[in-house]
Amino acid sequence: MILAEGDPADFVFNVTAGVARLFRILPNGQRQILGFALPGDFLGLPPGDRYRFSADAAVQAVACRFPRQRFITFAESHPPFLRTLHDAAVRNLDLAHDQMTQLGPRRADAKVAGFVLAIRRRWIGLNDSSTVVPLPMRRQDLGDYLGLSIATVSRTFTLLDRQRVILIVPQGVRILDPLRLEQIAAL
Amino acid sequence: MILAEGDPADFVFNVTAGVARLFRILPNGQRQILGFALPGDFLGLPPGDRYRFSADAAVQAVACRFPRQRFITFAESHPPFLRTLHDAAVRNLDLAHDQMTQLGPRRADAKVAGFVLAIRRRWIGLNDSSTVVPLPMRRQDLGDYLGLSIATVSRTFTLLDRQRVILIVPQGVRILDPLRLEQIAAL
DNA sequence: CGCTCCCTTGACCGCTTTCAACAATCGTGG
DNA sequence: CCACGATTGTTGAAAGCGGTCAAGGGAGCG
Repeated sequence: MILAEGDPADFVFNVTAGVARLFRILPNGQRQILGFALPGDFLGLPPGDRYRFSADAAVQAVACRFPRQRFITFAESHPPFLRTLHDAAVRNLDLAHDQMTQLGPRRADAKVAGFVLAIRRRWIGLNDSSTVVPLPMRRQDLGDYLGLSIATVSRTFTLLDRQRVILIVPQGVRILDPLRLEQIAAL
Repeated sequence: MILAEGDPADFVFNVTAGVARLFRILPNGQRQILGFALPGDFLGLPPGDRYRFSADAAVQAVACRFPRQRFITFAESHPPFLRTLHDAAVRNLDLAHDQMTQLGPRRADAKVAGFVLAIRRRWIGLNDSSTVVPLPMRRQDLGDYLGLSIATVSRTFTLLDRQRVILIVPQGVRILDPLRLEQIAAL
């Protein structure tokens, strides 16, 4: 566990390795994953003085921890860094909007295809290898992220694999037919 | 129309009166409402150089328009203002997370009940009259906001009305059983 | 009065969920 | 290195919920 919803936001984190999952637990016990933090992403800068969501490691991960007040002081005295933080926040807002469009009343295969394409774009910014997309998180995480049951996530991956659109490999997928994947994501 | 998705982001806007509606049109033609901009909110600072969503006036509204480059130059030379922009982005991200929570795989009655309670809180901040909740927007807007079809929205309101949880009145609803409404929203 | 637009309601269909069993993978200890 | 148990992932069958399509009210307005 990196940080918990409701706790005083005394620290700012930066993920340096692995993947963190940002989530809330709903009153009915369901978990909604709000997003994934990849290496380089900052965590723990809520609007108020308490965290608005929880975050933990989805896989083995490493994060740097900064005292909040010192972090803010530093940022305010270094405009280029503040600009970087702002850009990151804007990018995260954009990603949140992307996911809101995914969460709507869309078909399961469109959601999964869209997710694969979206996270590939994020990985490309870090690694490369654009045809093999790492998916280190668990099926349950994908389900809670896309608003699908674990069974449907699994079924959909199997379906896309059988249709030769993707190839399921350990810890990820290889994209075989990018155009078709985009078509499915647009459904 | 204030700005359109895909257009060059040549201007930054600040809503000064009324309410703007942020939305995307999906490839399949569906519209997803991403949120609402209230007076004081900035619009038109996407990660790249093109708008990532469209925005139009939900009601009679007024907005200030700034040339983008000059706006950015000004912000970068005024750290306190940059800090304000960052805070606004963080707040918007938090609001997006709230809506993502509503959009997940929840039942229609839970979504509608949650929406009524959420918008009641916002009205209380302006008017009051906490038992009568104005719903001036169209059913289609509610559907596009909650990820439901217009038919289901209508059906769900009728159902809550028949269960004596709410009473449908012109342009809104009267809450008859607040506790039960909260229970339904938590489902 | 009649038109138009929006909301409501019904019937049916299809996708996703649920429930359950099975397979595979991983970690642990012998 | 293998055996075993626990966890995770896959797959099947059946049921439920919301979507789609379509028809039937109502309210507002000329």
